[in-house]
Amino acid sequence: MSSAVRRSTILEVARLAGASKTSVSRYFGDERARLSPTLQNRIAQAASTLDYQPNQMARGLKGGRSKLIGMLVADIRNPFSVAITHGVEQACRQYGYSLLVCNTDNDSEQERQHLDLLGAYQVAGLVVNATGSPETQLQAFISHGTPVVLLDREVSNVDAEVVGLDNQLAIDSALDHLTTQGYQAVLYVSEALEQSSTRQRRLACFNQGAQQRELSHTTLLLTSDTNVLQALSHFLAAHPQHACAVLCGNGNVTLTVTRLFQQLGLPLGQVGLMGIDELDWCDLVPPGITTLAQPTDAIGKTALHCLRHRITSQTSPQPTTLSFAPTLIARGSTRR
Amino acid sequence: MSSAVRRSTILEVARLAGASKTSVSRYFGDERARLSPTLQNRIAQAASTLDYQPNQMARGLKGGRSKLIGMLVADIRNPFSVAITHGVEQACRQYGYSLLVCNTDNDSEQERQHLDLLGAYQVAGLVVNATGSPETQLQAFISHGTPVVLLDREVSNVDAEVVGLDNQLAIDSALDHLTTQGYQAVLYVSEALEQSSTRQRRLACFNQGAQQRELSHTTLLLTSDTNVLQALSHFLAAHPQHACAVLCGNGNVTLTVTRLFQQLGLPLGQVGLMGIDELDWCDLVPPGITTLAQPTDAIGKTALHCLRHRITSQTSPQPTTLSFAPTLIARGSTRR
DNA sequence: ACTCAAAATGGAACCGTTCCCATTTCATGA
DNA sequence: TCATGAAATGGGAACGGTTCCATTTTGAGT
Repeated sequence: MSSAVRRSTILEVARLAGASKTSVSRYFGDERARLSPTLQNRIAQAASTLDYQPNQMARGLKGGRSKLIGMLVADIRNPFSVAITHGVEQACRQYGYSLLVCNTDNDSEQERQHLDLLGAYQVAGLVVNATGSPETQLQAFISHGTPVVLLDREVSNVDAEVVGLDNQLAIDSALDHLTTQGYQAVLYVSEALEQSSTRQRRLACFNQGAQQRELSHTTLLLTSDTNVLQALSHFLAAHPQHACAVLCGNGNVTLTVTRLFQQLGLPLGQVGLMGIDELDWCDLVPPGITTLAQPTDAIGKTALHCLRHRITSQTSPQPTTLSFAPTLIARGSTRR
Repeated sequence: MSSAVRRSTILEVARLAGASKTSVSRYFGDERARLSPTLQNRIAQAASTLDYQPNQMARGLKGGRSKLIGMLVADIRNPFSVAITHGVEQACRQYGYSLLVCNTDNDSEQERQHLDLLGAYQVAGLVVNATGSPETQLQAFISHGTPVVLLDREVSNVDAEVVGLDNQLAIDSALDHLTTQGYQAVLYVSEALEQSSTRQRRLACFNQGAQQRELSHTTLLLTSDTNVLQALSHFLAAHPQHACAVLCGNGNVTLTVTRLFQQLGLPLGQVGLMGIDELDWCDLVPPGITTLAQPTDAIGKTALHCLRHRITSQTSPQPTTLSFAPTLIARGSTRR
């Protein structure tokens, strides 16, 4: 069957209103003020009886640019990413944009494909939480006049703002907290470094910060084949006379390590545990897990504000880094 | 500055390849086979030197339909929704569609706006996890020839498949498990019913199932002003001589109730706790929380398969309900 | 060599907008 | 009353593809 009722077009509205398509176009564009009140009424009337809505495809075609914002997310199942996406989405709505969310599942090939697609849709701007190093593609967008904002992870050679956590500050706060609580040896656990500038940065800051504070410190990288359990035991065994703590580089790591603590029967607090990224359940695992919460909403919104600014005032890119401070949420896991 | 390099068009490729637009169009459409190998090569060559990519906006305009799938999500911060979105997204990629994700934050007004927008983008299909009852709008899509699939929540008077959990089965499994474990009085906790057919269904099934099994049972609705803590205490106090358990209608509820258990210092297991929806942390809160996991990936993919089927073979809608069985993950919270 | 259908290719109209110009309407001051 | 410029309105050419149909090329059969 499929009745396939056609959508009404600008021309039909124009006819019904006894006006020209130009006027109707003006009415729905941002030149409504130029129309006489009489005409405005007629058009409004006609449009509503025909249930008219401008076709965005046609608009995008003519204008060379859609009202679409593309967003590339490395891992949509990560609560942190979701929280940020939520912020971006809200800001989009506020400005009349729609958000095309693309998840790359941490796969550069998917990332490449998605970027191609977003290009084909003439997105007005791009918010990128990069997986690999899509420098070339991103730079192509920029030279086509499509502004780009980087989220959390930076990409070298791309003229774009980077919006994210102040990693230096975060690591410093974490180390300060841990030392204050009397921990003397710290293990930093991170996921694989290659894909993410943030992970590299945090690790570097950790090493430097721990050294400055004269802490015994080690680092551990999670990969599919690392025996995390063994590594953790080693670390503890190596510091029998110290108060030990583990610092987790992000939410995923916190989850993994918490499981590990339970497997090993380690008493939280006696062995310290602290993570970057606040999660729903951090207050549920007794005695609570200390975290550094990121202001996800603010980060997301700021990213879009930057983008929007670039879109409207076609200013030349002057890459800045916008860093946000984390909030320490102290709980039992760092109380001895 | 803004160099604003133009994207190359089909005409430029045609010229460079010494071919007609038509041929180039065929090459990038699905009629490549009609072209001689020679021509195919010339076009491929030209396209790659010009870095050409078909403009989806233009395509959508002429064809009357884009390669976009719209997805409406009631609450993107809900891990369950995210998991399903992930499944839908993967399936989209497989079929060459892109996903326009719209989050309604459980607000019917936002839902309305988003639906308007999706219409304007001529989406090829719609996956809807409804918030209110956007019957009219959805039916409009369908009569315009845009297929719709409902996710988890059904909407009355809409000719569309509903893909989701088999709620009857889920509730039955839960009650069976609880009785098997020796619980005699069960409290069912749910979020507000109005917005979600699923919540209503589960509640109804619970009442019926509990009655059949001759269990003492009560239900509790979470709203902003319910004093959950008090309600829970009441329930327990009312059954001093029974083994009591709480069944949570979804993941959010499980989170709330778990917090409550901790506040009241209730020993998990002695007072049973069980939830629909598996969450990251359910094995972390000792002794683990028993859940019914939904096959989120399968649900998401199936939803898109349905849609795809409708899109290609413009068959008349014959609304079905596709229900998936949950998986019981038994943990300590239901062991006395 | 010649016919004729099938295969390969191209021309041009059209999709629903926007936007540049041209035209009409209107109030204003001389 | 009339010129005059501003305000309001409309006509029509793009935008970058797809697709119908016409034309040219090809190769098999006689």
